[in-house]
Amino acid sequence: MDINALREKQILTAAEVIRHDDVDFTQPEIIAGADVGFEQGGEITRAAIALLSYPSLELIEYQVARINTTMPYIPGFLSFREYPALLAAWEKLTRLPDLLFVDGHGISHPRRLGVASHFGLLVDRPTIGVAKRRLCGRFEPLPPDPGAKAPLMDKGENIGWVWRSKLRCNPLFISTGHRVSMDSALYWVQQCMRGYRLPEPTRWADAVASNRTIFQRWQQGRDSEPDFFVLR
DNA sequence: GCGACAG
DNA sequence: ATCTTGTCGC
Repeated sequence: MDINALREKQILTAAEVIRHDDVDFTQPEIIAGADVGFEQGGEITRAAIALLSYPSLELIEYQVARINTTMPYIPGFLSFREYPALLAAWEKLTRLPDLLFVDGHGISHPRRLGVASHFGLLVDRPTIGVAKRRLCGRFEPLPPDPGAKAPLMDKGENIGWVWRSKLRCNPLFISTGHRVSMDSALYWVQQCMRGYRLPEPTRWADAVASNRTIFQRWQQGRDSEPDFFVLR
């Protein structure tokens, strides 16, 4: 792989990213979350996409894809490592979401093409980048208050938001992926919060990808009588 | 040259 | 990201 060629490709591709609200999702019906993980020491890349109804935010479908890893992790080039698996999971979906939250950055990237933007372009859907750590840019220290927000700035440009979604938790880095404005990106993430650090679509994608207990319970509830599964 | 560096 | 137990705090 030629990193310099990929860098040039990113610069050209970034010019195609749409940073405003291109479609009207006043009343989205389905919002999805996408997450990627690795198995066998990184040999296998596993992508999970979870579809949630909106505004009830209930899991209605999920798809998982496992493929051989094609590239190592290189900061700034994450999308080339993750998009093949994401595309495989995407193609398994029986219906498509109106909006997709991708783990990682959108335009808050050195060349403005994080995985959320790159994948959004590939599938031509509105996407939002929801990252847990900073990749580039600077921001003022955040007050401890939940809801505290600061602009993420890079080279004089506001490339995203640093937002404390929950008290005593590290902030989230939210940015435009594709076909969504910066303000809408933050707005929709906020609409999908249910008391945890991560928005529900992202949380479910993570739960599915990592087979967490919350997802296992959901699976059991599917082929059993829901009424007999009153946990807690 | 040195440090930073999504997942 | 992943490998992993106990543990600190709400």
